[in-house]
Formats: sequence, C-alpha cells, structure tokens
Amino acid sequence: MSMEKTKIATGETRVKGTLQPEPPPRERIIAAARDLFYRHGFHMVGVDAIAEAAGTNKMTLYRHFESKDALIVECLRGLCAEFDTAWDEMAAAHRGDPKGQLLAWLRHVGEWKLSASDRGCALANAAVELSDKDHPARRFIDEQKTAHRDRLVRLCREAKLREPELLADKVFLMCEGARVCLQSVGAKGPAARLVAMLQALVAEHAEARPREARGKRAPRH
Amino acid sequence: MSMEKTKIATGETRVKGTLQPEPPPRERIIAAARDLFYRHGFHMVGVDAIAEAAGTNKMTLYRHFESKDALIVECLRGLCAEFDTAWDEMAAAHRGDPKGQLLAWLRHVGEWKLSASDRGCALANAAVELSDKDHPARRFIDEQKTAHRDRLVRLCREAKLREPELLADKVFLMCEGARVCLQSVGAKGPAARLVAMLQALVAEHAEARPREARGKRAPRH
DNA sequence: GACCTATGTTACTTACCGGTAACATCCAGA
DNA sequence: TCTGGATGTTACCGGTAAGTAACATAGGTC
Repeated sequence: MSMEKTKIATGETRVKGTLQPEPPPRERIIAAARDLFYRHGFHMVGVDAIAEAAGTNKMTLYRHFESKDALIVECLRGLCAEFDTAWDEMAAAHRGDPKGQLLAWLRHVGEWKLSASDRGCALANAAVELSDKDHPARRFIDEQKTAHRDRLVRLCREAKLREPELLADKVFLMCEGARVCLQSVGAKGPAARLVAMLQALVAEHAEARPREARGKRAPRH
Repeated sequence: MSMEKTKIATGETRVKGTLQPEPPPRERIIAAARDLFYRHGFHMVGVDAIAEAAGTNKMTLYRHFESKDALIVECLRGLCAEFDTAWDEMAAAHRGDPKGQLLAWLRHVGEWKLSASDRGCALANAAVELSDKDHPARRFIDEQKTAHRDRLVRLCREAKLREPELLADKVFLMCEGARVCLQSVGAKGPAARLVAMLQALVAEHAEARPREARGKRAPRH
C-alpha cells in the first residue's frame, strides 16, 4: 500500500528504483499468509485477502495449495524451519561449548518477538485457535513443541547442569508464559525481565548442590 | 443427550426422579456458552448451538444479550468472578498467614485445569482468538490479568519474601506457560511438575540471601 | 377471564467465505 | 512463430452464521 511497487514483467518488480527479482507466487503467498495469520489469526483472514496481499489471486493460490488448511500447515512448517535454522546457527557458533550455546539460545529466545506489537508464539496461538485436535496442523505443532523441549533438555544435559530435565522444563514454561503474557499484560509486564530470569535459572542449576529434600528446604544463611 | 431430562413446567426439570428448580434462561445461556466457548473457541461456536445447549433458542438469547460479542464479555466476566471468589476464600482460610495463603494459592492454580482434556487459560485463549485489540473483551482481559499479577505481587510482599515483584513474575510466567503447554506438549510435559516448581521458587525467595551480582553467580559450596 | 410479560417457533435477510469452472492472457522455449 | 504451461479474471455455487421480524404460546397476577 505505502511502498510503491511497479510491476514490470513477470518475475521482476521495481522497488524504489532498484530492480529486484520477485519470488514465485507460491513463496509470496506463504509469506503473505504467514504475516496475516500471525497478526490477525486464521479465522480472521480469508484466502482472498492472502492472495491480494501476495499480489496474486485466489485461483493461483488454490493451484498451489489444496486448501486453506493445507496452506496453514505449510506456513507453520516454514516457520519452524527458520526456527531450527536459527538454532543450528547458534550451535555452530558455540561448537564444543554447550553451556555457551545454551546461554546464547536463551538470550535469543528471551528477546525474540517480545515487543508490544508482537502476538506471542505463532505455534501456541495456532494450537489455541485450531481447537479441533484432529486438525492437520495440530499434529505438526505437537511434534515441533516436543522436539523443541527435547532439544532443550539435551542441551542442559550436555552443559552438565544439575537436573537437566527440570531446568529445561522451567525454561520452557517461562518462555511460553512470556509470549502468552504479551497479549494480556503487555510487554512491560512479567516478560520484560525474561532473559535475566533464564540466566538466573541456569546459574542456580550450575551450583553443585548435593541432594536434599525437594520442595521444602531449610534456609541456608 | 445422555442424561434424561424431562421438562415438566417452566422453571423445573426432573432429573433422575428428583425435582429441581431450573435456573433462568439467561444463566443457562451463559453456562452453556462458557462451556462451548472454552472447549471449541469463539469462532467455532455459533449462537444457535449455544441456545440449543442451553435448552432455549436464538431469540431469547438475543433478548438477553445485545450481540455475540456481548455474550462473550459476559462469559469472561462470570469466569473472573468465580476466580476472584476462589482467591478470597483462600485468603479467608489463611487469614494472618500470607505465606500460607500464597502456598495454598499456588497449590490451587498449580493443579487447576491442568488435565489433558483442558484447554488452558480461558482468558489467555480469548486474547489469542480475539486478535482485534479493540474488541470489547480485550480491555477486560488485560485488566483482569494485570489485577491478578498485582495481587500476586502484593501477596509475595506480605509474605516477606525476597524480591517480591521478581518472584511474582516468575510464578506468573510459569503458570501461564503451563496452561499454554497443555495444548502443544500435553499434560505429561513440563506442566506436570508445576506445583513443585512453584514451591521451590518460593523456598528460594525465602532464603535470606544478601545482595549479590545478578545473573552470574559463583558456586557456593 | 383478561392482561401482561417472558419465552418459543418459524422464517427470513444479509453477508461472508471456501472452493470451483470457464475462459483469457502472457511468457518461455523450441 | 507456434505452442504449452503457468498465471490472471470473472462469475458462480453452497454453506454457514449473525441478527431480525412476526406471530404463537404459556404462566402469573389482578
């Protein structure tokens, strides 16, 4: 709308004077759908709106995707692919240093998509909005979230931290919670100090604390 | 459907032989709507379905509620009223013992609505599903969640715990996260040990730990 | 019995949306 | 230049859902 975009010929667009190749319709559709779905939810976005935002029409959309649901799944798939890529890059940057890798990751997820305009975790939102447990997207969401958690557990274990599963679960819960809070209590709420909380958690689980009664603990002073 | 319910006269229903007064249509509608909305989401439930589940029809529904959106708000309002009532009862049961009150509350929220069939926090879900920030329900949701958090902070402070705001935020995030996780990684996931985590959090903040560098901390042993 | 109010019943309007059909167009490659 | 595959255009179908109108019914009150 605001950015002036002149269609020159198929496959190219002139944006502010520079000539740049335009991705094929399929990719444009996914990009547009991801943006619209994330901002407004699946139910509020019609296929017509997606097609228009992608600079194409409903017919080509249906030539590339069997149905709206199939498009939804494809959007989530692309999202997770990017997420995994980011994780892999983080791992490559801290090869041989699992704890550094973990901290880098926490810093990443602790700051990612936490501004006021964001709408939280796209996957979690999708699970809420697609209430039917048999929806094709639900299986995918469950797999991804579980894989995410497993990866976190593995990392905590490699970092030789105490009670890796418990730590990973704490981290997981806080991250999920932070993204949910965004939409109800705002970005300045509990989510603001997320990174610090996560780092403190890791620090606590780095202490070599001998086995003790769980849940109730005598003050140590 | 399964329970045989015989309509006798207005205001009464015979259920398995016992005669019991029937609540007025308005309350029945709210009850039915709350159940259906929670299980399937706002978009998936039509007003006809609500009216039928309430044992009435669409017209009476619209005689009591201006619109579907108004009904949604009323449902959330009733929900929060019950929630506050539970909190007040908890406070009354532990009068003069803020820490006991806090622990009781944590035990309550840590076990409430966390079974596999549940769909998480109705308020948070509503915020996700009603993506329009101008929706009449959104203001209400934000108020309630903020009030909830404030009450938690106050309780932590009265319990004389260290860094009450930080503790309350941690608790808040974990509770929110647990309910969200339900829908993606299941009830046997990170949410399973929520109560223990919350209790451990309180125990940590009960330790009289002098001011120290935050985030990075030397092992203590 | 007359009356009033709350409720039930039916049918309807309006609108949106997912999905499809038929045809026009355009571009690449031979 | 011809041709074929991908894309654009238009119109349409069928279903669903929010909300309304008009009328029928029943119960309580005087």
